[in-house]
Amino acid sequence: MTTFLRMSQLYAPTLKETPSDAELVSHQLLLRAGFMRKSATGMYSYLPLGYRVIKKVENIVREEMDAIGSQEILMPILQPAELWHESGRWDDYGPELMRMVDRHERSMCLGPTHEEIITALVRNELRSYKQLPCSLYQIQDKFRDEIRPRFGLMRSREFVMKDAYSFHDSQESLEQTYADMSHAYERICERLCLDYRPVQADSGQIGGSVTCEYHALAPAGEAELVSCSCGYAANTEVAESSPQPTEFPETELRKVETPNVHTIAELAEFLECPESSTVKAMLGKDEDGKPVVLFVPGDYELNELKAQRSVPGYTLMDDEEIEAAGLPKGSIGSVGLPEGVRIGADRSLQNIEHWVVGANEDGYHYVGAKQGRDFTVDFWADLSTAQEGNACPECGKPMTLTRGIEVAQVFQLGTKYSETMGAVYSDEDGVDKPFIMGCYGVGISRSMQAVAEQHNDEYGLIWPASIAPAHVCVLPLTVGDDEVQPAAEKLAADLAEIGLEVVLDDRDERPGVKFAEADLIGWPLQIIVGKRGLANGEYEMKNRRTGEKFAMSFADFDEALELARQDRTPADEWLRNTAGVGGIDEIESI
RNA sequence: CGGGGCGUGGCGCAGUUUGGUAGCGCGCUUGCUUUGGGAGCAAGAUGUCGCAGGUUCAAAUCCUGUCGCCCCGACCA
Repeated sequence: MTTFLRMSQLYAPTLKETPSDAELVSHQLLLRAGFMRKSATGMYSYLPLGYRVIKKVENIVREEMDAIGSQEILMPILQPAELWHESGRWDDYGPELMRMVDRHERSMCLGPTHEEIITALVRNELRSYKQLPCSLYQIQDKFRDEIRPRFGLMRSREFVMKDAYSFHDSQESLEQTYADMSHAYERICERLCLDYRPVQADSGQIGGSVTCEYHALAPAGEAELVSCSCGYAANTEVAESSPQPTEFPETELRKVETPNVHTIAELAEFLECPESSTVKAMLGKDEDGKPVVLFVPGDYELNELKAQRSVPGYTLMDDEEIEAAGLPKGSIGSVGLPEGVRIGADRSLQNIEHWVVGANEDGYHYVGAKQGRDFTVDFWADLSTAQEGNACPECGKPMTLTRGIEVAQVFQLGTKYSETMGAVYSDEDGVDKPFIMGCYGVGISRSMQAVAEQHNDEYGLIWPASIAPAHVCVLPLTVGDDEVQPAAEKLAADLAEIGLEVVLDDRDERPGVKFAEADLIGWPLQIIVGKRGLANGEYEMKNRRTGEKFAMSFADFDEALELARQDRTPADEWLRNTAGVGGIDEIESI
């Protein structure tokens, strides 16, 4: 029997006041509206409303995975260290891996991702090229011991994730599945009504070469992106930068006394030149601990990921190490560096002949330092972090800087795990070959908050119908009234019968409380049943997103119900046709 | 890991400087009134002041330790 929820029974403790420890609107609203509660740092309990949304997001992801032939499985969260030793990640993954020891002193970890487990799972039983390609996925909790969990579900230590893995006997086959997954992810983002971008990115700890992140655009996002109107978008971790350093007007090497000048801003002010005329030096060390100084234009930042690509194992030195190397922090430059210090520089610096740099002596800088005459650069590379206005590498137009919430990522892994873990299949000639693999993740819980971050207003959350905790909330304004209450109960039952998810606010609360909470929770459609409307023979509908209200006569309403019964119209279509409450279309029309 | 801050009824906070009977708002319970945008009046319940030591006639308040939580930083070169 179809039925509906009753607010009087629903465990949805709402807060009038904004929780002081939540920063993001989405975090504040999910707490205030009673969708979730924090159980400990980076760990959340989903309450009925939040869990309903989570399950809806999961189901959208399931449908899209199933549609491209990926099969759902469920692997253990708890994983033995041996498998991680096999892949080498027990040592490589670092402190983010939640490790533990069982009563037999065996090392274990809580899975942050499942490449090891799944590779071990298939390696003995996926044996022939005839069984390929094969794609498997699961939805479950993941664990990552984040340095600093924050922003609610955005960066938590335990979170819900969908992770899929595919196995192939050729790069072409991998590329096919990778493309299928990418399209599936686009559909998922669209069904979640996210304003999103596929973004070029770094593959991080997962490994592999080709990868793409899906970001929900939001100023509160932790990732910085550059994007272009032509569709190109990249994480600034990897985005090609195009600084335009400017010449300082002096061509002869001259040592300038610069008392108390340590930052680029101070230097530019002291010399009365733009920051782009100065050159910033960053002292680091390579994998052998040997010093390397990298130079970028003064108005740009060194990009550590790019630095690591040019100098394997590159890490910046801390203050003590810089001191130990005998160089003055804040006055490091390219002229007169000690023997054995390698020099790398951002390519853009080839465009200026004379540099303004530190003199490697506290309180002094050089102007007019000429490459070749006064110093030699060992290698040139793209080392700086892209900024607003940099040229798009695809079309050359200036790009804009935006921020994004990474909700998903796809990777072409290649044979990284299959080789180290000995996962092979037999090809047509009976020769054993390692699987070519791909992996694909969607942050389910993070996506819920990303939607909340993009869809809210001063009154509260505004859920798209596709993942709302319920489609409709029926608000009888006077509970106990012998006309209003039965009318509302019947209305709720009728709507539930045609397949809508309905909530009846049957609490004996004042109208103001009901309105405020309905808005806060963000049901897509509210139907208000009050004496005033009943006397006129109509219900009052309110679209949460547009705020639009309109009256619907009993006759029209019954007709719409009857049509829905006959046509078996899906709930979302009914919502759109009858109440004008839509998903993507509506959002795009705003 | 470094810096800053916070732990007081279910929630949000004051009280701590200067030690002296633990308070306010919201919520909760009961009653009456009210009923189209977070009601009014009245009565009521709820605290080992994070925990453990110490100083003191006396500790939420001072001291030491400890646990938990939040924010910022971890790119001055």
